[in-house]
Amino acid sequence: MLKISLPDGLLHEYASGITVGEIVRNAYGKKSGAVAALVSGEERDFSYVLEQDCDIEPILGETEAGRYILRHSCAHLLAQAVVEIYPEAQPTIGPPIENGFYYDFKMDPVGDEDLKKIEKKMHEHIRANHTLTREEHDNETLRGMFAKNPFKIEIMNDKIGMDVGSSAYRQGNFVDLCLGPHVPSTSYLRWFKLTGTSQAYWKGDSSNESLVRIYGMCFYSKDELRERERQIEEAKKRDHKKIGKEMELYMIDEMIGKGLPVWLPNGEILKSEIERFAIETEEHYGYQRVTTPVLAKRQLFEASGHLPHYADGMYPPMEMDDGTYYLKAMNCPMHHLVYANKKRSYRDLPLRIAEYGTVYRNELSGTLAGLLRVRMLSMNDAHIYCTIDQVAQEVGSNVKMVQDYYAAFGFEDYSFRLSLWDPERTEKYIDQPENWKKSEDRLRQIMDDLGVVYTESVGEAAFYGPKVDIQFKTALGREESMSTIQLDFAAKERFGLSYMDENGNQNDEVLVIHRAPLSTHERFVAFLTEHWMGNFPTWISPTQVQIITISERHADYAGEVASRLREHKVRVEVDDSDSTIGRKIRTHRKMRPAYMLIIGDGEAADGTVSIRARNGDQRNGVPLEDFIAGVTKEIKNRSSKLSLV
RNA sequence: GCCACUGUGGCUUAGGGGUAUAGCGUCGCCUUGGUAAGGCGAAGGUCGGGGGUUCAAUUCCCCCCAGUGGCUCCA
Repeated sequence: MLKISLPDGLLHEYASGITVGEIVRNAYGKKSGAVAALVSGEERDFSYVLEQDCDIEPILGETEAGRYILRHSCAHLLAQAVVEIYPEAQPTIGPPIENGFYYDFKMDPVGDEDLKKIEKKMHEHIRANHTLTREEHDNETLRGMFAKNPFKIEIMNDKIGMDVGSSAYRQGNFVDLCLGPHVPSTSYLRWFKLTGTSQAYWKGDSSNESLVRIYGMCFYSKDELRERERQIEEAKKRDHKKIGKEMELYMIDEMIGKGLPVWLPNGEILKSEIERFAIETEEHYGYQRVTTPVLAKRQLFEASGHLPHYADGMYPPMEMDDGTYYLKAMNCPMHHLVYANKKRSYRDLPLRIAEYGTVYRNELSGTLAGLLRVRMLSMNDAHIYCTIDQVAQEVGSNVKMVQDYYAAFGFEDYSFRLSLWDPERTEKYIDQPENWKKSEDRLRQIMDDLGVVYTESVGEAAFYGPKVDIQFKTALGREESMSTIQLDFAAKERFGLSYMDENGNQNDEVLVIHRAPLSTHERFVAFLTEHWMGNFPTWISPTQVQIITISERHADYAGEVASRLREHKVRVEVDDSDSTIGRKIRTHRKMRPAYMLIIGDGEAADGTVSIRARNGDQRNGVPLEDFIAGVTKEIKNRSSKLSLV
């Protein structure tokens, strides 16, 4: 007899040879909600045969671990349907991912109509309720089974030893190379939906074969699927492209060019408020501002390494009578020249050079998206020139600056990422392996000392050095980099950066930190808009106060209230038009003013205002002076909460 | 750049081989009003651009352009 320990804490006895599924069904019934189980910590199928004492813990379909199994199995189901409809299609890989799964096939591109057909076929297989059977084979057998699929053979070559063997899962007449675990049968996969297609490359490398990727999602229950669909609908309401249009924050015009947004007056207010905040902050931290040209000669970008390593990211050259010019994709080369413009002493360090301006990057057209990904990047950029001893301090104060900024804007959900180079793709980077190792170790140590939690990611470094990126998720779940702090070990050599040290010796160990704690203004405003759903904190709201009159006879008092507010630099609009109060409120909600002031007979008579909040809450009869004091305080403090109603 | 999809008045949208819906918004008139659609009326569109098929194209086909999702890339 086997001794099986279940989560109830009791020891159960079963005959040897019993399966996991039989135990789960025995202990929890047919409707246990389990899709697989943890057997002494290892994920196993229900069909797993037990021959030793162990712990068993069911993996429920409504848990994250259970959903991963469902998604993985659903990917198999997708592949089964695809190869049945398109016999020439070759399945490659099909993993579960956050919120769903995908499967990549070598096949002709498919469209929406094809997806419907595939979904239909998948439902047929769900109704047929095929069992997913695990088969263990030696390598030779597996190679025979997948002989016609070079991708599977390659996976075996890459991942599995030449003579180890592995497993495959069979459902109906479909079989896939896979480690599992999987749900017991296809009926578990009922609540799925195919969500889209994409082109993808084998192993994610654009020099490899192009594949067709099909995305889907899958849940244990109908309610979960519906809930997810509802979440996606809700997220769409936050989309900065939608709100940006509604609030007239920016426009993109074909005549100007894609990826080249125009900041409309309301967006410009957001942008300049952010910039003003940054200027104040950086004055405090000891930054000096400069302005440099948007273009420069080829020689500069040769020296910086941009042309050898970053040419694809730059706009094509302009031929002039005195040479070839390029639009700048980064400010750093010019700042290096500012540094090198005069002899520097150790007393000058750290030297912090800041610039508010725009750089232009030739981003691939297919990647452009609203303000999130553009070709004109407005930045609050700076470069810090310092000694090795000062690096930790400077990186630390920038990490803090980022955290403080985010707190001020109400951002809480972000993560740090240490972005490293990829030694396999040296052509993308300045190829000095020992310097990479040194600076990556240094940056990692600094982050550890700061006690900041971070992940590491290979191949995400800048071409000149490793960086700390701060990652966000958009409303629709796509991850993007926001702020960045980068370590540059190459600039000193390329631009001959040095300083006189305490002993009067020339020291050329100048390290450069590139940093943009507020991302680009474009991306930052996109996140800000999605985060607040356009309901910005008062201090950055394009319209801070919208005054609405009850009738035309209140226009004079409304005008008086407006000018009193304007005296205090509050951004205020007046609607004294001949329209109903309800209609005016409805109209102005779209622009999301921080506060609406309703003004009628009562207010005009006793010098008060009625304050209406965005959520409809109301405070009536507030003395005008009290409102002015409150709103100016809220603005001055850059408060992220609206507190006057 | 690559794959798929989409493109109809300022905005949201119906339609689909016989030059086109509706709502919001705009304008005018009525209404003088108290908190998310008061009433009536009017203006506004070469159906993204260019070719082709057809007696006839906004609709079908091809090529561009732009947008959306994804891949690659990246702030």
